[in-house]
Amino acid sequence: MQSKTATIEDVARLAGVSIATVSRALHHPAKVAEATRKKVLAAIDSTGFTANAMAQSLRLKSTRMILVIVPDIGNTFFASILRGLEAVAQQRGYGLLIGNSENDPAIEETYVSYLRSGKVDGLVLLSGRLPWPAGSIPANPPPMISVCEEIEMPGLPFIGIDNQAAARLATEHLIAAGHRRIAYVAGPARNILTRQRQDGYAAALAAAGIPLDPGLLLPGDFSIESGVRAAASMDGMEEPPTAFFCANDEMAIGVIMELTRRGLKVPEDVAVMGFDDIQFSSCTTPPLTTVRQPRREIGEEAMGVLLDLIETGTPPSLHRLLPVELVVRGSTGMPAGTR
Amino acid sequence: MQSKTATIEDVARLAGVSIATVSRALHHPAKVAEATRKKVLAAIDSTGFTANAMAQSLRLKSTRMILVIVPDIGNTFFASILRGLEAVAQQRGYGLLIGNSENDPAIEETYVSYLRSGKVDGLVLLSGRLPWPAGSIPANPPPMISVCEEIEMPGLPFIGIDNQAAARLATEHLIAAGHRRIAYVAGPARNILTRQRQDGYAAALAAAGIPLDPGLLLPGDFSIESGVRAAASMDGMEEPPTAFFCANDEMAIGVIMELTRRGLKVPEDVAVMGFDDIQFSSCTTPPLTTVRQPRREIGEEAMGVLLDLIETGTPPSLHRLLPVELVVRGSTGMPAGTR
DNA sequence: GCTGTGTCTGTAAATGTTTACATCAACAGT
DNA sequence: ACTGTTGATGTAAACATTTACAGACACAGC
Repeated sequence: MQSKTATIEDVARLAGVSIATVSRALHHPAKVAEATRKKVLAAIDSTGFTANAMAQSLRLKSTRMILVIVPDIGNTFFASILRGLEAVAQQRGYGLLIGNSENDPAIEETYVSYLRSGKVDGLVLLSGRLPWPAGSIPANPPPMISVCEEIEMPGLPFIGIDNQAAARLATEHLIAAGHRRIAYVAGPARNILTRQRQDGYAAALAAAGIPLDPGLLLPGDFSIESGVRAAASMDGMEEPPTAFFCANDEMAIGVIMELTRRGLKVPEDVAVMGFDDIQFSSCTTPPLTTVRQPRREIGEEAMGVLLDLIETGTPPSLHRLLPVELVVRGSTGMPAGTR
Repeated sequence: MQSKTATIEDVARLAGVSIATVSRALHHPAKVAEATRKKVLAAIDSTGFTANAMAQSLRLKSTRMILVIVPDIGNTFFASILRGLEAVAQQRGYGLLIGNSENDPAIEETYVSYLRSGKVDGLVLLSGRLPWPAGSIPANPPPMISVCEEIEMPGLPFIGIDNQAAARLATEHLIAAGHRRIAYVAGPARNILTRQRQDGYAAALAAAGIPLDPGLLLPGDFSIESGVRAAASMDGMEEPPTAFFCANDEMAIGVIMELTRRGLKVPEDVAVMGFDDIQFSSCTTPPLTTVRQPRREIGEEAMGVLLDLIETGTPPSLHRLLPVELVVRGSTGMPAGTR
């Protein structure tokens, strides 16, 4: 219609009322007479008015925007969580701002300015790190929540799974299938997930009376390539593992690739177990046995808690663990005959 | 320090100057005396002041935020594009708001309110659709750009690849390997990408004097499952294809899975070619031959053009095609013996 | 000494909302 | 007829910033 976007004043003029009445007609319909409300609505319609979000935010001190810091947007693991986060945010009238940090703490720190300048009302941390330079957490931290990777900070809510129990479940599945030489392919050393999962692995071994061989703790970094390297490290071993439990699916895929390349059969010769159940785990040959995290639910739950925290000031729960599920596919089975 | 965040007024008071001087000290340093600037900076430091972004946006009528509408955030194809978009945006002082639409036009339309209410300065369309109800494009459209999937609209800039030429390249590779019965696994019927790629496929066949057999045009929807179905449809054929050219990698992965399940060897019995070169294409057995799009560059280029458009009012270029690359891996080879 | 010039700073308007408070009319109860 | 109540609307302040404009001052040139 017009080239400049209409303001509330244009609507008021056209409807023959004050701007206060227009605002009320929109936000407190009960407070304005039916007839005037109709006039206002008609005027809004014919001007194509949409309230200026900046002016609203300034006045109301709320932007209805949430910032999500995600360490790697290319990782399909985060996609479902983002979907869950977004679904609830959208439903409750909030928008999602996704900040990709490429796992770089420096980039994460730049996102803090979004909070300080009031561009967002809250923060979802998928990165396992606070986006502040080491130790300098602000005196009055903004509403935030850590997801999947728990962050040690008093009062900071967390939603995720019980990684230790889940890893124990996975390892027990391998033990039940008869494996006793089970390698653990770890993630980055400082990562809390990989430590918790290793604890679960160790606990399962201990419960089964299998001594933990440190030589079977293989380094990794969650990448496919590191899975390839882990499998390749069988070379030097005098007593190689009959099964690999990998701290995530990508590494398990790398392990399968390398085992296959070496002519070993999965699962007949060597079994492989992943963690996360990303989309492609069902597409490997053989399809990957893994532990499924309820990612969408984690996202939904997390956003729910964060928005409650923002709107009411107190989080409904501080620490919530969602149940996992063992997904048995083709990559695990009986161990190779006695060797 | 204090529980309320500091405003420019606090800084001014502490520095003993007017708020105008504080603002100038930050934005036009040359206009304020060195000594006062130091005082202001010191006051900013001790108050921990950060300018309120909403007030700035309201005053300046610019939010330095860009909205990206992405049809499926779980699709790794978009991840690299997003990285490219974000890199340039960040570098030029803009933030990225990622709107996941799950391919739903209704959801896309909801994002329009972000533009109308002035929450963002521009729009990147990865969805191949305008986010307005059919036909009702606004009189003065906001700054936007379409990426990968070209949208028919006068004056709307586009960055992507030459899908027809790329598909022709891929098909020619199969023809050069000796194949003459080449199936095309299509994407959703209305999708422009799949039509353009089919045109390239047809052109390659025509150039080689191979008649196009409509029975070899197999339906699909870009999903892994539809690739599985396409491969399964060999059943009814009296003269099955010796090669599959798939309109994207996911479907190619599905085709490989199903062929393998049927005991057919790839590429000895049947060759498979994908399109896009997503991360997992190199992890299939055998690894997938495909066409690589320069996704990161596409993203960078697109954001550059959009920001130029926003800042200067005219796009530097309206239609730009970036070069593709044929990535030959293990899934293509000689056709099966004469049948 | 006056004028002009240049540098620095302050005043105040403008940005588009929401809402507390004031006003006003109508009307019921006495 | 006066008072009190209710309901609808307008007035104006507040939100935090940027910047056009004006004012003040110092200083050079005549």
